[in-house]
Amino acid sequence: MLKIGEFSRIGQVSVKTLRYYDSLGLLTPQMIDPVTGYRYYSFDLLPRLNRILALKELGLSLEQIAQLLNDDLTAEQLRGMLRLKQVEIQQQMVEEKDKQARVEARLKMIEQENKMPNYDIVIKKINPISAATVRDTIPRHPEQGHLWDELESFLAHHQIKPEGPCFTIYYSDEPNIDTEVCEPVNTSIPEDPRVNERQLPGVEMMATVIHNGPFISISEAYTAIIKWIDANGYKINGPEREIYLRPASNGSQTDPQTVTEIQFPVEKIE
Amino acid sequence: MLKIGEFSRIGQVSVKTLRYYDSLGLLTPQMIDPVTGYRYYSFDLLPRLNRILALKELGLSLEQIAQLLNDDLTAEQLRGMLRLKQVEIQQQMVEEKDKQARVEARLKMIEQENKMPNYDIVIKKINPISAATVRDTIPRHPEQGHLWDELESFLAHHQIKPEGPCFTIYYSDEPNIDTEVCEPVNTSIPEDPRVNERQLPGVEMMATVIHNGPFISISEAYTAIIKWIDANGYKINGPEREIYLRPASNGSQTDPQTVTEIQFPVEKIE
DNA sequence: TATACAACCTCCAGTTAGGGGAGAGTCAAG
DNA sequence: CTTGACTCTCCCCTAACTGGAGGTTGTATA
Repeated sequence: MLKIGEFSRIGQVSVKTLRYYDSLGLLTPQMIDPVTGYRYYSFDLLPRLNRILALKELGLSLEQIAQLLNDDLTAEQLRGMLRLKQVEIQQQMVEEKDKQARVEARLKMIEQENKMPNYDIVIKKINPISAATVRDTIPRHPEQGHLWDELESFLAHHQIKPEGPCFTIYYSDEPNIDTEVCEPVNTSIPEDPRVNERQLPGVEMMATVIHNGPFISISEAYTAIIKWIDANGYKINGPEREIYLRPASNGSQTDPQTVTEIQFPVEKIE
Repeated sequence: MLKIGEFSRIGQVSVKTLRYYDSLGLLTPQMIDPVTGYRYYSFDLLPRLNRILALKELGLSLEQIAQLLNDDLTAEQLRGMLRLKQVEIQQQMVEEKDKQARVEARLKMIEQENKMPNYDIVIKKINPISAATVRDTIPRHPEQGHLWDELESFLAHHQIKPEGPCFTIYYSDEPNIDTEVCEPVNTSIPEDPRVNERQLPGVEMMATVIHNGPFISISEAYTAIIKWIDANGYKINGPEREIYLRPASNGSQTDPQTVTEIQFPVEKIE
């Protein structure tokens, strides 16, 4: 019969750990002196301890190990548990790889500019949104004012208030930019030849960046996000959006208070 | 000025998270109403939030991020931090790979035997030990009794008590087994032509298994550990040890109470 | 046999990055 | 003026322990 200290030395675990395992019912001492409370372990418990340690090395939680050791499962259940664990490990490894790519990309950025980059790109999940929209082709990005005028006057006329920041979706590039200007709404709107009500699809992975400053300098943010998407092993797989979180006062291109979010739907390159 | 709920929707984080970041001083609201305690965020805080999220994606802790954002460090310190992080991620990836190998090996075992294997192998770090030893060549493993007799009578004669379980080290294989029998001691012992006092080296990675049962069946444990070492991508790189945790009563080969630990120093195959 | 000291006991607090919920106060629309 | 959504603080919970306080027990030495 071994005292907890001896057992811990042989088993190469801390005394604290043994007491903790006891409290979980994972490794109960052979006997506990009812008077002093001293725990006494037998050698027979060593294989059980080793099994616990070995299963822990597989990444199983103590709760899972307790199940496994106490309610002795069938070989089939055992296999299931381990296969599940395999999948988890796979996912972990993918995440680590992504993390590595992100760190490397940022290091490269810092080497180039010798400081923290100005823009931080974040991947988000975007939910579907109901919106009132006007879609048309325009020659250049700044020339979408008339689409907004159409949409706003329609909404004003029907006394509908937008439910969040407005935004633009660009389905194609210059010189014929297929453009859709959107105002989120949560009520249904009347039929109209120009104004559509539709459910904009959600996006699983949206790379986003915030541009905080006058609109004329927004190309810096575009450069940053596109470089990031490339450097981190993603590719664009859908139309981009521009969210006008705090629109410029009367459409000014130089209002320094403007806040815009740029969004690109992306997927991982394999 | 945005209330916490609006800011949380735009930034795609939970309200709880924002309050938590506030409590850490990581992201302080633009203004807090002194009467109601309501937090009000400005759009200017969005880039900071995104920076926090982006750095979190690199695997940095909130504490590190706070340092990084508050005591603006030099580009050099920044690089150092990220390089350190790279190393950490590398290690993580190695660990995940090992874990994967272990799970796979155990799955294979279970497929073969259709149940949990009988032996669990654990990798430990072994510290250097001072011991009194007798070393000689023997033809077969069981024929080490006379070495033990020499060692024990020497210790008994000088009234030295061993400080832990005794063990044997095997430096070579049959038919001429270079064998060293050891008793741990912590005092220095007299000179002797046959009995050496020496410091046995520590081992960084020791694969170990416990055999709980009569000595005659110990080969099962040997089979198990050697299979494991092979299946998990390790190789043996030193002399093996046999630790007699609970020796057989009067050296019996069939005493079922015997507990022995087998140890092989190993390294990872690259 | 007295005493020192190591080992043991229980209980409490802390670690990360928040999540869940209670109970109370506040805001905006109708 | 009311109602319902929103916000506040405060407390407890997570996993697998570690560290420490304060008190008891076991053993070895003087």
